[in-house]
Amino acid sequence: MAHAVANSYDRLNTGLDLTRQMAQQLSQAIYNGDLKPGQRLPTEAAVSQRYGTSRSVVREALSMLRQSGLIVSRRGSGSFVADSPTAELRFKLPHRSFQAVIELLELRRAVEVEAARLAAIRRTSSQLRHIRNAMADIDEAVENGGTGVEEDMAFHRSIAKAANNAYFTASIDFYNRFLQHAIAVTRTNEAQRLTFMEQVVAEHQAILNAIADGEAEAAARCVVTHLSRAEKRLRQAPAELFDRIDKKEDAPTSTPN
Amino acid sequence: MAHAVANSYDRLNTGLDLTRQMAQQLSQAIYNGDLKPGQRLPTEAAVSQRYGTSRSVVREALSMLRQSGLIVSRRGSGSFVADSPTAELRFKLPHRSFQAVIELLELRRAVEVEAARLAAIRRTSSQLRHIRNAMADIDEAVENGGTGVEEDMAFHRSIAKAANNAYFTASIDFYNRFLQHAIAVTRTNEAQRLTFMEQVVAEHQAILNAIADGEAEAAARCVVTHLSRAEKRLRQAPAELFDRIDKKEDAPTSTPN
DNA sequence: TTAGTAAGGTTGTCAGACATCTTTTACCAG
DNA sequence: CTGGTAAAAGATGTCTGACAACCTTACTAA
Repeated sequence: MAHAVANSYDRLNTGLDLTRQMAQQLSQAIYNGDLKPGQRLPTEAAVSQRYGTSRSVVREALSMLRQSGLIVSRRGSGSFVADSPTAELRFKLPHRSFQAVIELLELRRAVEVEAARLAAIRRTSSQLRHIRNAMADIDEAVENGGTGVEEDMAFHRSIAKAANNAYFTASIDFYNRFLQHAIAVTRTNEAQRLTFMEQVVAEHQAILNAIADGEAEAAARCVVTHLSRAEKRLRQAPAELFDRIDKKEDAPTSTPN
Repeated sequence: MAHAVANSYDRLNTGLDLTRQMAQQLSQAIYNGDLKPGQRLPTEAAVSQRYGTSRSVVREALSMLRQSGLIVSRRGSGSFVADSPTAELRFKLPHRSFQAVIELLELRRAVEVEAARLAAIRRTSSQLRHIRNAMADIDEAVENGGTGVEEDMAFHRSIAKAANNAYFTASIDFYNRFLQHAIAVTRTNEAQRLTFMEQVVAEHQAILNAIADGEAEAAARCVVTHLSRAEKRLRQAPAELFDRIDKKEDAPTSTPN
């Protein structure tokens, strides 16, 4: 049906740039499946005529899709929908915005709670072992004088992996890239370090036990508790630590080893 | 440092497209710090002259950087290096993979449940009104013979917005791009359509009520119910509906010649 | 001083042309 | 008919020039 595609070729009316509108509509058509992986797109001339724009607009729109990995173009041949189309989620973390970190923590909590719930149900024994090891690694790192930040993140990651859903793992990795600094703040808050460490260990242990016992709801509750307290600990961190976070980007971790 | 800039303005010699080379050099200049956040880029004309290419090439290269979130352009003013670092999360949705859709639904459920919980607590009266309107829009769309897919997504989006956390909104928009198709399947499942519609309306109403009443836990439970049932409805959809999704525009399978 | 306005600069869009490469077609030899 | 080769057609990549829409600045006039 030729006009089954018609919905994807609506008028370009809104206030946005023509090129953005076109990129949007084309990517929609790809996500919808109106344009399927491997399929050839209409020629630039055809698209420009259909949308009533110039070829420049089409080319810049295609340039965006190309950059997003949605299409590939071959000179003399045409442009084709990528074999496994990807979508990107992009987060902006405004500089020195404490609020943004808090909001990200909320999102992370949403995902990790569900991940723990699923992990309690679906974990294999091998995955449970990995979680145990990850927890032991934190202690070891701390005893060796490290901050244990990497290991802490790996612990949470191992839980996400035990949920057996690749999207959870990818999401948590994504959040952690932004939150790494924030986690570091909590763990390097010397004033309260020992108190915090004990709390964290206990909370981690509770999560692990719930997952080991296959208690989904308990695991979820434990993660809620853990991450809510993590937020509290973060809020208690001295302001100067945050400053250091925001400008840390110049030198690679001058933290005392 | 001084000649670091010179490196950025080398000849464009390799076999790649001019536009790709230029995009590469410019983004490198940004990562290097030769071009700092907030700084204005040279004008398109200047860049094209400096590199010895046409303005089209420059514009397409900038289009790529724009898509990557590295720069922003303001008409009449210029292009500027973005001031907030961005990270991108890319999901691959394997073609024809029913399993991938299910996994995405799980992730979406995690986020939307928390969004509803927060919305119940933080919503403004204006945002509540938006949610109400969005719900009415679904009915209207259906009565007018539409599927209401767009409106359904808008309803969930309005809830995410009421959570007053931009990352939730962005995430849900992201998931929905992948899931739009799956939602459409449920909504166009003629066999059970009326039954499903009634269920969906009731579930939406329950969510709305909980959010209106400020009952966070109730709102969360309602969303869990709604999305779990949505998954069930999706699983009940006849296989041929999925097939139609996957090969919607696959007409010319007949062997020519 | 301040408001208004004109001038110039910059990105966004359009149109047409040519270069380079790929695919298809047409033709010819076998 | 078949197979191979060359020409033609078609597609993307690049160039050029022009105008539109918008922003910024500077200058003028009250």
